[in-house]
Formats: sequence, structure tokens, C-alpha cells
Amino acid sequence: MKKTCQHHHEQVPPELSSLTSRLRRESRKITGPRAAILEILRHHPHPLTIREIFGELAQGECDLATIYRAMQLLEKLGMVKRFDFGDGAARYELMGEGDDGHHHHLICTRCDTVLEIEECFPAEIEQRIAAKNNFKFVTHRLEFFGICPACQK
Amino acid sequence: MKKTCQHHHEQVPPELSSLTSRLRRESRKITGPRAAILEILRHHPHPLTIREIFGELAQGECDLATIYRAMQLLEKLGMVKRFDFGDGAARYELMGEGDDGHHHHLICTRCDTVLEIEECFPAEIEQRIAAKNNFKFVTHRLEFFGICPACQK
DNA sequence: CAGTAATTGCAAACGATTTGCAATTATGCC
DNA sequence: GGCATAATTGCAAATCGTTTGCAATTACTG
Repeated sequence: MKKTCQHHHEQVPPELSSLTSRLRRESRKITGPRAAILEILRHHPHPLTIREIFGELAQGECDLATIYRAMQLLEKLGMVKRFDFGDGAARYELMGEGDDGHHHHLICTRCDTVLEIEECFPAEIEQRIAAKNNFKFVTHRLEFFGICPACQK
Repeated sequence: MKKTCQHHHEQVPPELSSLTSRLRRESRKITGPRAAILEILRHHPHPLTIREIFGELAQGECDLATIYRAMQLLEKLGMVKRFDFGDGAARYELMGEGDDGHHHHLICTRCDTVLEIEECFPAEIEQRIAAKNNFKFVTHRLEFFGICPACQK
């Protein structure tokens, strides 16, 4: 999978220090692997697979299992958002502290380019769905797929 | 307008004969395992995992690998639609011959109850997304998650 | 009814992810 | 600064969903 991503968020990635203090606050250690992973996430504001993160790390810097564990932890602490593009590999994106990270992507099914999009499923329709079915705490998972301009030629 | 989203629960599953003739038309064989799988799909108008299909089969009736291969074939022939609820297991639902099977679900994250939803992402917004990014053939994958009435107590 | 391509079961191979465990390390505490 | 200790790591083995190679079997054709 290739990776190219344009992110429309004005939002600057969180400072490393804010991330590490977030970890300390939860009495988690700031280890070499974790710092390295966080740096990679900060420098790649797109959904990254574990494998991609692994590839960015200096070789031997950190074990694959450690990345899996780190991502689990970061997700649990709400520092990272997990996305699923339906290809069997989880993707993670750093998120700001206030932010809930809820957004969607437009993915080229030919070259796997990923664009972040700002549109979202209309809240009022979602509420209607929830109400109609008596569900509570309803959210959604939504991704768009198509052919990007470059691949249309 | 949003014809892709008109999908009602009342829809009758395709006849077995229409399914088998569909297979014959493509010079595929109607074997025991395939007939059994199709029957299961007809009787469960729900996205089923491979494992669930396997569980419905009389034991020893068919190998797991055969189900995987059958589902691949059926998907390729457009007789079945594949869904992904983000839990790492593909789900399949039979679809009518004219139908493109495009619809969405509301899933209880506690008990995994699945409801089919008729609402769909607004076509005009999707078109705007496509246009704005110069993408073509844009579709989406959309599922809703929440807590069902039974699990709220 | 035979010939042939399609299909199957079985086991091994896979890729993503998880886990057990013993060795290592970051951090709070003196 | 040195220590105790819980958190963390690497490594290998284990899981899970899925795919594949292959030889044996079978549905459909002529």
C-alpha cells in the first residue's frame, strides 16, 4: 500500500511534550520505543498501519509487538484514533487532546491515496436512526472510496 | 433519487433455483456445499460470518476453505454482498439480482445485534465530496454502532 | 457413460494481531 | 545518586481469519 495523504485540518499535531506528559499523568513510562512512535505519528498526520510505523522506525529500534502494545495503550488513553479501511489492517492517527478525532477519509481504490474529508454523516439523520430504533450512544464508521484524479487518466 | 438506498426488510430472498441457475449460467457447478451455503444465506437475511455459516451447516457437510472459496465466488458473481463491521471478520448477505445490495446497519456494541437501516449517506453530499476532490466512482462504507434497547438496562 | 474442467478436503502457509515470560528500564522515593 | 519496583520490552510461540497447493473427487457435457 502506498501512502499519500493531504490533510485538511488546520490543526497542528500535539507537541511531543504534551503527549509525554499525558502518558506520565497515567503513570506510564516514556520509553525509547514510545517516544519514537509518537514522533512518527506527529510527523505523519494520516492513518498509519502498524507496518508503516514499523517501517519508519530505525531498524531494530523497536519490536512489532511493542508497536501493537503501544497503539493499544494510546488508543485506550484517547491519544490516538483507530481507523479501518476494510483491508484488514488497522490504521492509527494521532489526535489532539480536546478532539475526539471523529472524521472520515476518501480513499483511492487504485493507488490507496488517502484524503481527509470534512463532511460527516448528518447528525439529525443519525439521531433519527437512534430514536427510531431506540438505540443510545449511536456513532458511525464512514469511509469513502473512489478513483483519484491521478488514477483516472 | 437515492435508489441505491431503498432497501427494505420485507424483501424476499431470491429463490434457490434462481441462484443455482445463476451459477449454471456462469458454468459453475451446483455442488452439495454450495447448495447448502445458499440455503443458509436464504434463511438468514443478515450479514453472516464464515464461521456462522459453518456453524449452521451439518457437521462435516463442508470444509471451511470451501466456504471461503464459495463466498469469494458468490461475491465475484454479485450474488452476495460483503460487509465489514470492523471486528476482523467479513460478513456476507445474499442479494437480489437487480439489487446492488448497498445498505447499512446499526450494530449493538454490547450484544452484536444487527439491524438493517434504510437511511443512507446523502447522495448530494457524496457528489460534492467527489467533485471537490476530483474523484470518480465514489461510494462509501457506512455502519452505525450503539447500544440496543435490550442492552440499555 | 466417458472425458474434462470445476470443485473439494486437507494441511500447510499467511498476514495481522496477541500473549506468556523472563530480562530490562523509567521513575518515584530516600 | 542509588534503589526498589512496577511498567515495559524483545522474543518466540500462539491465535484468528483467510488463502493456497495439491491430489482426489464430482457435476455437467457431449
